[in-house]
Amino acid sequence: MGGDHRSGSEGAATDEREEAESGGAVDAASVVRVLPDVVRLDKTFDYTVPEAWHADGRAERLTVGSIVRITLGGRRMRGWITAVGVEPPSGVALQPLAKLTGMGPPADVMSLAGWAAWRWAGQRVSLLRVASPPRAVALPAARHEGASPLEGGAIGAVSVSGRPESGASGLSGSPGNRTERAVGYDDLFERPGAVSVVRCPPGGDAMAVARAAARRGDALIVTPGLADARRVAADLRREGVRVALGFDDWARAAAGATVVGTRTAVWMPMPRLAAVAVLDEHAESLQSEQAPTWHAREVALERARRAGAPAVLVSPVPTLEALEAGVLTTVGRDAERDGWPVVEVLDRRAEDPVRAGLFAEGLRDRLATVRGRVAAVLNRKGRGRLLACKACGELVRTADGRAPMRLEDDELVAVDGSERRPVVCAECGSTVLRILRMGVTRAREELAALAGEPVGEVTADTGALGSERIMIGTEAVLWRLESAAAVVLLDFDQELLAPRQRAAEQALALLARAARLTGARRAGGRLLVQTRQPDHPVVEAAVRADPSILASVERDRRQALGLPPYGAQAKVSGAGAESFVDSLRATAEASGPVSAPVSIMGPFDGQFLLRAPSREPLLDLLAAVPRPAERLRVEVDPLRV
DNA sequence: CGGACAAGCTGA
DNA sequence: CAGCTTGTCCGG
Repeated sequence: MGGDHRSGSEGAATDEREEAESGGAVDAASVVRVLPDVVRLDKTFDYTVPEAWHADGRAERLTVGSIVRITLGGRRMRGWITAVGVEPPSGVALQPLAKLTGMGPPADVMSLAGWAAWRWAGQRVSLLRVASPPRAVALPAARHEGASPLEGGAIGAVSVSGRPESGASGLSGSPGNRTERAVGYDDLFERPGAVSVVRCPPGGDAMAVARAAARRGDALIVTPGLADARRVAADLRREGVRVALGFDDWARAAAGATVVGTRTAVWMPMPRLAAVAVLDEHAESLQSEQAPTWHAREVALERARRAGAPAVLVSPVPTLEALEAGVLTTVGRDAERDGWPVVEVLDRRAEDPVRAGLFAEGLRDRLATVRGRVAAVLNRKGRGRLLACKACGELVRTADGRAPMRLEDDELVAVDGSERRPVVCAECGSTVLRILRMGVTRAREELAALAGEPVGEVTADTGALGSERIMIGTEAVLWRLESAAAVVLLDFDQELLAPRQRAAEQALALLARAARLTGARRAGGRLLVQTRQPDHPVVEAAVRADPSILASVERDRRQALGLPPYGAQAKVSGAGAESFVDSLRATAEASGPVSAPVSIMGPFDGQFLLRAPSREPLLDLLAAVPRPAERLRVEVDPLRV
C-alpha cells in the first residue's frame, strides 16, 4: 500500500503525478490546480495566477497546500492548491485566482490526506479541512535560491537536560505507579522507520516515551485528550523543548517544533519530523466518529513511514492493530504486575437471582475497608438491557457466549441478530428471566443505603463535584475525578457484552482507565469488578495484570473470523448504498480475479457489509467506483457491524 | 455542491 | 403550451 493508492475522482490520478513533481514556488504566467472546498465535488480545476501577484511576490509564495479563494460556477469559495505549474487544459478559458488566503497543509500533508481518503474511503476535502489551520495564517516571506531557511536544523534543535527520567509521571499524573524500563526509551527511537509498541501499566511511562521522542528532534506526540496534551506539553516545555500545542500553534509548528495534541495533531505541519509517539493508542477518541472515520494511530504510522521516522505506540492495553504494526516492548512481568492495582472480582453467579440487585454480596464489606475516595461506575450507554436467568443466575447469551440476547416478541434474539431461540435459559432450562438494569439516580440512593453514608453523583455535565467520599456515575466519573482509592465496576457485564467489534478490548481499557485513578497496588490501588463472567479473558487479564491474556484470545478469534486487523471490512449505508453496491459488484466482476476476494453481503436494514482478506483490494474497489449523487456513508473497519 | 438547462408531467 | 417537477451535466 502506501503511495500508489488510487484516488476517488477521475482527474486525481494525474494530480498525484504532478504533485509529486511540483511543490516549489510558481513562476511567471503559471497555472495552478485547485481542489474546491466542496465535499461532494471531488474534482480539481485550473486557474491562472493574477498578474499583480507576480509583482508583489504573492506568486512566489504559492505552494501545494496554499489556501486560496476561487470563482467556480459564479460562486466564490475556498480551495487548496494541489499542483503548481500545470499544463493548462486546451480550449478552456481559465479564470484567475481571486485571493490568496494563506498557508495550508504542506505538500507532504496534502499527500497524506490523499492517502487517508483512500484508506478510509472518504473525500479528500473532508480530510483537508481537518488538516488546515482554523484561521488564516500569513504565508512566510518568499524563499531565496538554495536551501530553505527551514532546512538548517539550527533553529529549535531540542536540548534536554541530562538528568534521568526520575521526575516522570504517568500520562495522567497519578503518583506512585511508575515502572520505567531501566534503559529508558531512547533506543526505540534510534532506528529510522522502526515501529515499536510499549506496553506499560496504567499511568506508566507515557511521559518518558514522549521525552525520548522529543530528544530525537521535532516529534509528533498524539494524546487521546486535550488535558493529556496540555500535561505533556507543559512537561516538555519545562525540559526546554520548543512545543506547538494543538492547532492554535499551527504557525509555530510550521516553523518547526515538537507537536503535541489530540488526534488532529497528526495533520500539523512538521517540516523536520524526527519521531512519532502515540500515547494511549488504544483510546477510542483517536478515531474520528464522522466519516471518513480516520484513525490518528494509523495516520501517524503512515506519516512516520513516509518521513522515515521511528514511531512508538504506548498503551497499557495495546490493540491488535498496534501489535501487528510494531515490535512489542514491555516493562517486565513484575514491574507490570506491580503497576496495576489489585483487581478483586465479585462473582455474582452464585447470588440469589431474585434478591440480587445492583450490588454483589461482598460489596458492602469491601467499601467499608477502603480508606479514601471510591468511584462507582455504572455505564448506562447501550440502552440494551441484559437478561439473566431467575433460577440459576446465568446471563442469557448466544450458544457461543459471544453476544447477549434480548426479549423480542416472546423470543430471545441475539443483539447482533445471529441467533434466535424461545425464552429459555440455556444453562438450566428455566423460562423465567429477569432484567438487569437500573439508572444512576436510583443506584445512587441504593448505594448510599448499602454503604450507610452519602453518595455523590457524577455525570459528564455535572458542575462542581460534591465532597462525598463515594461517587457514582457513568464512565464519566473516571474522567472527572483526579484519583480514587478504589473503583467499583458495578455492571461490568454490560461492557463485556457490548455489541461492538472491540468490546473486549474496550472493557479492558476501561479497567486501565480506572487503574489510573487508583494507582498501583503498592500504593493501595484497588479495582472491584462485579460480574457474572469471572472467567472472561478480560477479567483474567486484569486480575493477573497481563493484557497479553486477552490479546491472544482476541487474536485467535479475529483471525478465525477474518476481522480487522486480519481482514478488512467496510459498511456501506445511506440512500445511495444500493446503487453504489451495484456498481461495486459490476466493477468487481469486470476486473476479474483481482477483486474476487471482496465479498459483498446485504442489505441488512439497508446496510451492506463488504469483506476481504486484506485491505488493498477492498479499498481499491471502493476508490474505483464513483459515488452516486445520493447520500452515502462508507465506514472502513466500522466499530459496529 | 449548487446552478443551468433539458426532458417529462399536468392542467385547461 | 405555459408552468412546474425531476434528472443530468458542468464548473477552470
